[in-house]
Amino acid sequence: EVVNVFCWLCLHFQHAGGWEEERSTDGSKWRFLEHKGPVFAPPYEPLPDKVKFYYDGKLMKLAAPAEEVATFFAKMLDHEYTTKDVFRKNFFKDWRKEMTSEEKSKITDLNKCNFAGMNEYFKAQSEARKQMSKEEKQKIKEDNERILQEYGFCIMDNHKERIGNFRIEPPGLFRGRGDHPKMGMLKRRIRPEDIIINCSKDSKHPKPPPGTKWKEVRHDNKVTWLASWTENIQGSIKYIMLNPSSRIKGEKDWQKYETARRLKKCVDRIRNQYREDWKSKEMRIRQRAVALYFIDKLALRAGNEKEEGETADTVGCCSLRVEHINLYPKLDDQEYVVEFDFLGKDSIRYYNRIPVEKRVFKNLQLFLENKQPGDDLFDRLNTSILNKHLQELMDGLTAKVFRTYNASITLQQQLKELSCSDDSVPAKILSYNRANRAVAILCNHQRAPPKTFEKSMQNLQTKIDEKQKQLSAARKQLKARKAVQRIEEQLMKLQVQATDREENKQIALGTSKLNYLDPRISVAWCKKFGIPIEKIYNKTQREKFAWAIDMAEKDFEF
DNA sequence: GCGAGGACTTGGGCAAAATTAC
DNA sequence: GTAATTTTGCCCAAGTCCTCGC
Repeated sequence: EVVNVFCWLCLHFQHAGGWEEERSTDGSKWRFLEHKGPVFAPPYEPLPDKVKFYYDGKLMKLAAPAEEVATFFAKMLDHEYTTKDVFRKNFFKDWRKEMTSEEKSKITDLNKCNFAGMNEYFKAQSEARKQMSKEEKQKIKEDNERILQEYGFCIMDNHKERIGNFRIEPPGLFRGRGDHPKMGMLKRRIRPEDIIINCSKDSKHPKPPPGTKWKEVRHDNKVTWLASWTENIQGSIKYIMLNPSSRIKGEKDWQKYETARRLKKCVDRIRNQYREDWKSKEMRIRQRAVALYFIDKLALRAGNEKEEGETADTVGCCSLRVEHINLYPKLDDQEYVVEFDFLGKDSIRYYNRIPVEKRVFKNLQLFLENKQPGDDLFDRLNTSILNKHLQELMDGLTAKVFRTYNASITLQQQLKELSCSDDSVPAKILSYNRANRAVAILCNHQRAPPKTFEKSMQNLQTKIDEKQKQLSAARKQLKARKAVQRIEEQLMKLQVQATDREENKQIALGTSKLNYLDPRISVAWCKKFGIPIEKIYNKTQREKFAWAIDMAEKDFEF
């Protein structure tokens, strides 16, 4: 498949800069598309009779539909959210819809339901899976591989491409992130009748499972998806699309970074412009200019409006409310400090105190006048207005381009600043990770500290102590210079590892690495400092960034 | 110009797989 | 060989931004 991956690359690279001409002008994404359709969730298997469910202390046998939904809840018993009111209320309401009229009349109070037997059964099942023999595990692995080979690939324009998510999401209880009003609702089972298939007319169309029909088979080459369905929680559409290693995703990714590089060329002009606009007579222009300043300086997301009560209450820049900022004319030894405290995407908290220019500060004070905590900070602005303005400043410019641009330029600057050609390979990689970390902090990519973090740090420290003892012993015994040096290197490597891990406790590097950092910067850095690319990108990442690995030389400049 | 719907990117968590330790 | 630990890939939710119909 490596060969295939590079075919389209070569095709384009031979005509460097010829991208625009080669892409079709009518907006079509492909000419030929053939695939086998999605893999459905396995049908529900009723529980054996030995698994008991009690209502109000009395044994009860549930019919399959209600039993299935009960098992979703029973499996989650150890999770905190089964104790949350909203979760329980939503679950119970949807569960009752699946009951027979007899079940419905009996089961009227979730608190009287005893799912413990079911819960134990599933725990035992998962334990049994772990205890399976090698042969049994091997068999499962082979079955999965067969399914992958059959359904996990498609043909798009002469190339066999990996599909990203060829399995339909199984039914279950919706969780959502943060304080979600719909947590606990039943995510229903998707059937072939719910699925729209997209493929080319002249391809072999996928067959629905025996006795079923697709909702529709269409041939729309203006879109990239192979199949879609509408989910029942938010009513939104879900798609089956290609893997990041595919041509269609790779080209788009490349294009994204090229747009960010175009921003680099005119960012000074744009910055001067919004600084001028802080002085505008028009309120809407001042708001737009201050918001853009935050997006640029703090890498905030655009912040679209959200339907109230449908999702968790989170905000981005344009949707910030009065309650999300505090202004301090003086704080410690700094002047004009803005304190941000709000929940962003995925209900991740954004907290930052940042000194701003006097003019920005005065503007913010103005925006806050006569407003309540729940009012919009930028009441004359939304993402559509902002993006229209940005489009006028540069072709293809939107709010998110600033995030991409600032992330990538920060990586490049940090790498320049931190890398030292005399360093050992582990030390160089520490520098790389630190540069990556600076970006993750900028983008507020946080993670919960791993549950075993403390223990894992201790283990590492133990190893370091042992290595230190080993080193002094070797020195005392006047071991050969080479042997001592080897131990020194091992010790250094462990120490670097410990530093890296400690600094990374609450930082998630993955998202920026995968979505914000132009991979050509990393490829160039590897070439320049003699680091094998495998040390920076694992196999999947190398597949995703094949275009960049092929393209970038050591002198690449973002 | 706008609102709803549609398409596509971005996001953290977690289970499975891989690797290392014992 | 097995257990512990780390890494990887999957899952699917939650954003951004565009299109379409009026």
